[in-house]
Amino acid sequence: MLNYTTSEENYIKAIYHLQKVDGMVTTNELAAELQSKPASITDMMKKLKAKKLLNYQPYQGFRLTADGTKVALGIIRRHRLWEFFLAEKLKFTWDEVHEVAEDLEHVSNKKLIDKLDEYLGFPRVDPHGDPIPDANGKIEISKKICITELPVNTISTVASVSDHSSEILELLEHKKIAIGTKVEVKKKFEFDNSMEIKINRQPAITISEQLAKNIFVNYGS
Amino acid sequence: MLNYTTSEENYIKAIYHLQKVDGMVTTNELAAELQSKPASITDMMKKLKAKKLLNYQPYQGFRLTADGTKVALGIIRRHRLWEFFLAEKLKFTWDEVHEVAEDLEHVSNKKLIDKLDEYLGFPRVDPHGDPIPDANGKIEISKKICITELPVNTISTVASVSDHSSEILELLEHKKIAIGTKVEVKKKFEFDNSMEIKINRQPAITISEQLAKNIFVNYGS
DNA sequence: AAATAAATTTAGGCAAATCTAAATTTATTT
DNA sequence: AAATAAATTTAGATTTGCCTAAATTTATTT
Repeated sequence: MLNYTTSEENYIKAIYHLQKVDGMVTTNELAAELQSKPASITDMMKKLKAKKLLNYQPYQGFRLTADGTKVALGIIRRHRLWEFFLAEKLKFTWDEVHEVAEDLEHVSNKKLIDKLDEYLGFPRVDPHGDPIPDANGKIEISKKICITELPVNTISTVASVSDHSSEILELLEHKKIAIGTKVEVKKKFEFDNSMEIKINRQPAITISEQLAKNIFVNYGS
Repeated sequence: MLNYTTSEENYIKAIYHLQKVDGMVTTNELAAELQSKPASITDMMKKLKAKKLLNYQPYQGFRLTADGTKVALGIIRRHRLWEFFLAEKLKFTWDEVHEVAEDLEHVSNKKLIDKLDEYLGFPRVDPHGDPIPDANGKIEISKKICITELPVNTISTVASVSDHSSEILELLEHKKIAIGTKVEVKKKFEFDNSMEIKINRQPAITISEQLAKNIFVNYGS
């Protein structure tokens, strides 16, 4: 595997994340994501196309090739392993790990990362609940689990709600819980199986067992 | 503390190491150390002088200011803590850690490094026996110990020889042992207190108790 | 003390990564 | 289907870090 500059890696990673939403990524989208200017994007797109990491025709948007996706998954693997290390071993809180991992992810020594993976016990998800690609770039497809199964202090997003009655929707609306909303379980009470959860990083609220049983979240998004 | 580029950090670090030998560092010395050209050195020296990290008068060589030394010790702290981490936690061998640490040392997040230090139990020397500066940049002065006290598999350098007779000099010359030579103890034999040591990473040789007792090495150089 | 050699600096150039402003292409309106 | 707006690309600069080649300064010889 060749080496890429920090700048190239940041572009590749951003394209990978944007691709998941639309199929095609546009110049302006990417400029907004990277907080840079459209002209800079065009420059780099030419370079990445020349390196065969990108399919790109002027004015038509772009997406990663198979090679480009492999590179992206390598960067994401490094990022998420470091996030896990920071949270698990150095006791960083979940909201502090991303920024530090943004720097560490660019140290691309395969042996380092594979040994780190082993040392951490081959974790499957990072502290935000996102899946960690393995040494071959294989990434687990997002699994849905009931929020009652979500480990305490893991961030996830609401994937679906099994009951579709107007009664549950009213309640969800009132509690500001929607598909895609970020949730974090803070406490589970054995007495009545109620739980305290945070919605979009707001102060914790309580939900009943009946409600919790109907909420499914991504475990590995 | 301000941030410096990877390139600036590599210059600062190299000057710090060269300074220990002479007092003043020259352009050619530094170019050789960094495998670059004298003209590049001059360019960077102007930049580091403007940042007040360096005392530099054209044609007169240079040395770090107090500020520059502080920066250097920060880099060396990061480098050696990562080396310790790689050897201790990820089970890298001593000869593999340097290269990887060369990259990791440039991630300069204070909280990361201080938490890493704590996680590792505040180690005082790296796997080569070099001292690790603390969070305030304080570095232990090199202690001399007899090679008989040096732990097995720790790299050190010869600091002095207590006997100055022509007989011992002949023997040292023959075994290629000199001041500054790198040594590593591989085995100690209780029967006659002889030991097997490696000199400059060459195949192990045997030295007698009488010789060993006269060789002093840096422990934390 | 001149002459020569060695070390160092200056001058000018190049590639990467960014930017602004102008030109071009594509999309949207009337 | 023109006209206008939006998105994108091109052209030309700038900064950083590096280089080569020429000029300059310092050190060493004869």
